[in-house]
Amino acid sequence: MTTLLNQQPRYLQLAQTLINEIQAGKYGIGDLLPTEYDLCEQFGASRFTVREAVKRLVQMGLVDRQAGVGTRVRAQQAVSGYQQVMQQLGDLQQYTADTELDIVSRQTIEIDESLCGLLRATPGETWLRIEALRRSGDSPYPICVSEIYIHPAFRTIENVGSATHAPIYTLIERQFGEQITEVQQEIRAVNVTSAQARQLNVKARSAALWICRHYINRRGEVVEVAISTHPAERFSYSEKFQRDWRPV
Amino acid sequence: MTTLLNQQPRYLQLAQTLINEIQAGKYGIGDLLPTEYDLCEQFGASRFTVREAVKRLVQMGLVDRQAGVGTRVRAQQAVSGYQQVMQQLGDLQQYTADTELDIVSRQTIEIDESLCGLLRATPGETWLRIEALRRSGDSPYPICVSEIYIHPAFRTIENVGSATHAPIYTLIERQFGEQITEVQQEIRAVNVTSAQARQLNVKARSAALWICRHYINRRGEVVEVAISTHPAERFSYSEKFQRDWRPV
DNA sequence: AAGTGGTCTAGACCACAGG
DNA sequence: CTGTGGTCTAGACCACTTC
Repeated sequence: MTTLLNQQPRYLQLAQTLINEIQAGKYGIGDLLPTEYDLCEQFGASRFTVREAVKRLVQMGLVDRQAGVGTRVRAQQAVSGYQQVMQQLGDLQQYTADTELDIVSRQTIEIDESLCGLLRATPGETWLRIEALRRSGDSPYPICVSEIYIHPAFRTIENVGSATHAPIYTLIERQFGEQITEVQQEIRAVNVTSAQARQLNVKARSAALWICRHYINRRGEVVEVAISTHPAERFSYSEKFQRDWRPV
Repeated sequence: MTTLLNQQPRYLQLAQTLINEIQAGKYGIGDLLPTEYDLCEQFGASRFTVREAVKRLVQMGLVDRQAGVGTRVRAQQAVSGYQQVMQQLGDLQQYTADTELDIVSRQTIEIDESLCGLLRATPGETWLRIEALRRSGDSPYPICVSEIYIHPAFRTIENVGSATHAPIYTLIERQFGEQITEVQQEIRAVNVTSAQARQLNVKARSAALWICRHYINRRGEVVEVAISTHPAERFSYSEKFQRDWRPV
């Protein structure tokens, strides 16, 4: 009893069958799945194979098991989908090591109503604003223009754009002992402004990738906001997601 | 050979032994661990027990394994505390539930050289190509135009664009028992083509967000490629990353 | 061709939960 | 007590990598 048809291992086929049946409602939430012995008979497989299959369902959070009781359905859909494979937060800057940050301007500004939405701040706070161009050794043209806002508590930050190539949020962590626990990122397509077009050496109103990152501490406060505008042909953003149940 | 002493299952004891030896430097990073057969002899255990033990090391990220090669040490310490997770809510299709897919065309096409790079296929393969517009109930204009390529093995896929609102890769998983284990995503800014401009009801050459996703199975093969082009003002892509504080 | 890990079988004994 | 899942053995064949 073997087959060329499906190249997937047997236990994954069984797992998929059970997943489908759970999603189809054949077993409702709280119900017991058939016992391992039953499944062995149903599928004509050994207990090892059946257990490997059910392990997948456990890892997906669809069922839980208890010795002496059985396998109980806990959810119809996998609780979590995909996980970003990132070793370091710094992978968000996909080029940090190879590039330099040219500071164009650095000044403190008082927040007005047009900015308080973006920074989630209240008007009147005095933040640090840094404008910069990111360059790579290879090309004469900047990769992007960046607009960085830093919370008043950290506006004395030093060594921004130094030779260290370190992302700014790591400087804040190191110089002030603040810990970034969350990063929110939004990506849009935009047309560059004429000022940006001059800085970047592209045509006015050409397409660009706009990336805005909010760096947030453990109390939920915005510590830094960085907006980067990348000319379309000079940058693309790549990421990789993997199913977060273990591949064994 | 039994014992009252250690109440832990045998495979956990073996795992702990191996962890200790790796941390003690008995096996350096990059080194191969003894083969399963060797470990069976060393510990006087069956292959099942040894494999259960090594699985723990894999899950901790201490080693990885490759058939035909062996088990290689990758780290001395479990990777924990500095890993970032993607919220499952920020799932890849950030809108699937609220929107519908209008199929514009569906046809099989033979891969030529211009496509084999994108699809990581060889010329001559016959893939399914679907062109579609994604619409929301709210707006008269489409959110994006999509170009979807599906591997020959799954080109008989059914119910694409049906009322289910299910992402296409989940249809492949359900209808063929194939499991997607990895998604690679690339985001660019582009100018829409004139054909796209007509479909989307925007001005020709206006800026758009270009998102290309490769859906990959466990053998590393490309199962589906989806390219979506979103007019700048109709869509932005958001993600959230958090530090992972999970004990090991 | 030899050796690796990946899959799978057909048994076995155990601790535990339930009637 | 019976039946459950948890652990474990001793085999086997396979796909793959390496020589």
